[in-house]
Amino acid sequence: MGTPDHGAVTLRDLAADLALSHSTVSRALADHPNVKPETKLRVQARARALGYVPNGLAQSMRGSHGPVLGLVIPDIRNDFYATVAQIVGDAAAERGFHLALSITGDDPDREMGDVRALLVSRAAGVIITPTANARRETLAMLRGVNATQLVRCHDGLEHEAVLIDDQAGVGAATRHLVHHGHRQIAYVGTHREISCGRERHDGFCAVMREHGLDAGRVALGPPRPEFAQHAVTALLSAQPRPSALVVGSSSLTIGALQALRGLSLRWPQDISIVGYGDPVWFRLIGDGLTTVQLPVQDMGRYAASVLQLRFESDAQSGAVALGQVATRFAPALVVRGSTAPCHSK
Amino acid sequence: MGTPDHGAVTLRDLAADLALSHSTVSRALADHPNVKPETKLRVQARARALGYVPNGLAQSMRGSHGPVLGLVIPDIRNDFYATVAQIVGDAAAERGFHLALSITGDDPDREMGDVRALLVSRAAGVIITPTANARRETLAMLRGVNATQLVRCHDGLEHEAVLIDDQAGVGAATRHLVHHGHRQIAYVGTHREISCGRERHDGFCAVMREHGLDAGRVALGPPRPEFAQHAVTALLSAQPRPSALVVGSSSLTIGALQALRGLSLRWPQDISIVGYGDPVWFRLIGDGLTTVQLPVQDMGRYAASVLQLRFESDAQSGAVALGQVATRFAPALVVRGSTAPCHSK
DNA sequence: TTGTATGCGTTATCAC
DNA sequence: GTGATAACGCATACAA
Repeated sequence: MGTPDHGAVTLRDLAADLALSHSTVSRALADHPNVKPETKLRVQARARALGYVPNGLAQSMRGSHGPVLGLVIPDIRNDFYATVAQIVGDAAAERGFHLALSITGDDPDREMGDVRALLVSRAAGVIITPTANARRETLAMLRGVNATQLVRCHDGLEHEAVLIDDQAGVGAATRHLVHHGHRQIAYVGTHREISCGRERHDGFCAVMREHGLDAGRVALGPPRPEFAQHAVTALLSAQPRPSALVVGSSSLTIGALQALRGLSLRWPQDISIVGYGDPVWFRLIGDGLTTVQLPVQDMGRYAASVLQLRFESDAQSGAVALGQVATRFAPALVVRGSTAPCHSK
Repeated sequence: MGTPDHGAVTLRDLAADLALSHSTVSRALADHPNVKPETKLRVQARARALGYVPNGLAQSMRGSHGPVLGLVIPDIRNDFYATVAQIVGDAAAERGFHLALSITGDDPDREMGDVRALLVSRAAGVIITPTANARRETLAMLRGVNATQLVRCHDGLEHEAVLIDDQAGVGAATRHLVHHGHRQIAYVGTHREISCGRERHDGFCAVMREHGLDAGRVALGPPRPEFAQHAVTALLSAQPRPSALVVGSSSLTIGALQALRGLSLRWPQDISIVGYGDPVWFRLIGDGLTTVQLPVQDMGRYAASVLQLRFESDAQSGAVALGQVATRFAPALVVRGSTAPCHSK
């Protein structure tokens, strides 16, 4: 009862109702030139009246792909990825595509399942932030797909990568602290299996060594706040306590701040801290958090544009794959109230 | 060159390669009982070898809907909706569905376009937080669709609604302040065209009147931080300045806090404030923000379960529509450090 | 156990 | 300007 189905009224139903052939109806709705303007209007009116909705599955079965743009990310509650989702969603909608969102939680199996689903749905393009230990099968499936890697890039993938200049970002943060007289600086970041974890750590080490400082106060782990909370608590319980902390991940920044609260350390009085990323609330914390701001908008837009989405069944357009084209976007250090000159003796 | 297409290898290609008929191959892959175990293995092995990927569009063209679950929300950077997206995404993936995310930004036209796209894609279900002034066409399209309304419910929609007990939430917040001796309490929330804006405002007014207090210090507007920033700045510039502020929306909470900073008002010393929603960072702001915590997880899970997603082409299952079934979930006031007894004379 | 034929809803290629 | 027909890739009822 009720409505039989979605809009079970098909092109043929319409045609029957109008005593026309389905081809004419099809052309009329597509505004094809070879159809009498009069019939066109008649058909379109009736279509509206009967609530006809074209079946997109049937439509795209003829082309080489469906109207789907896949976005595969680890965490949507992370403001960085949420912003990416928004940008990419806009870009997709503009071109008549769905945004198929997959949230992996950094689980390689979930990632594999979702990528497979994307293939099955014949997604026109995929933007992916690959997990650290992506399954071989995931990589295999991805090759030959119109994809872009987003923040991390995986050795086993040859797709163009849209990256942050992470080394420069963390480097700037570290240098900022050094210039404020800090000598004992700790770093907490994601482990080196993740490409950006590696580079951020390298950025820290490079600047520390460059100034002849000890780059040993480091904790690397998974991109979860809980890790940072524990790690930072440990790092700051050591004697002598570091006078400053660099965080190399937005999710870890939350955990780091929680740790500081737990230890009753005020910033910047007791310790200076530089975060990563820049959700709006970073401005509201204390006198504002000094942080490495990322060009999210630019990255999202660029990643979408790389995919060259079209509805036509042309596709390939080359499938260049000249091995690992990588574009790096420069972050910017924003100095706010969580860092101050070092006043320890 | 490269790979010809996605996995242009079809069932018939496979069949030809194996010198079998496509039906046998189809059955073998579906693990149908009526096929010799030996051939089954042979087929499956070859399928893997050739990188066969079933064409989901063709598959679902036979059923009544595609493997798509639509989520239509105003803002993905809002932690509440981000969490919903995560929950719903999990639920969808478990049942073999895509999450098609649509971010309307509260734009009725965007909403209309996205809903249409969902219809065209024959989405199996839709979870939607309708915009205040949804287009008639949007409402028309939605009727007859397997949908659930999420936080707001629209008069023109008859789908089951999964709501917050907003009146109780804001009521509790207000009462908390009254019990702390506050008399001049201001409220900032979303305008009354939005169902939850209406109820939250009602909740505030009810408690104020119940205590014989003036419920006139109110600003209602669109759910954007900028609005709250301006409105709160205005509300708190009046003399005598209110000693407490209730915020009736998570996005507005951000703007409200920005306003307090702009006015150099400390909380809870200069003013008490109660927020709405509870992203992790509410704990990090000052001594923690007193807030109305929402049962996001439960709501998300319940909304997904209501849709009764199945892959089978049964669908309807009743299409009950007994007019506006609404389930309300109770929020909880979490008292933290942003509220204190009133100490003004 | 396997192969043949048909249909899902479109669009495109032909004739008329 | 319009209508019949084929094709897209898959699943299934039916024949062998």
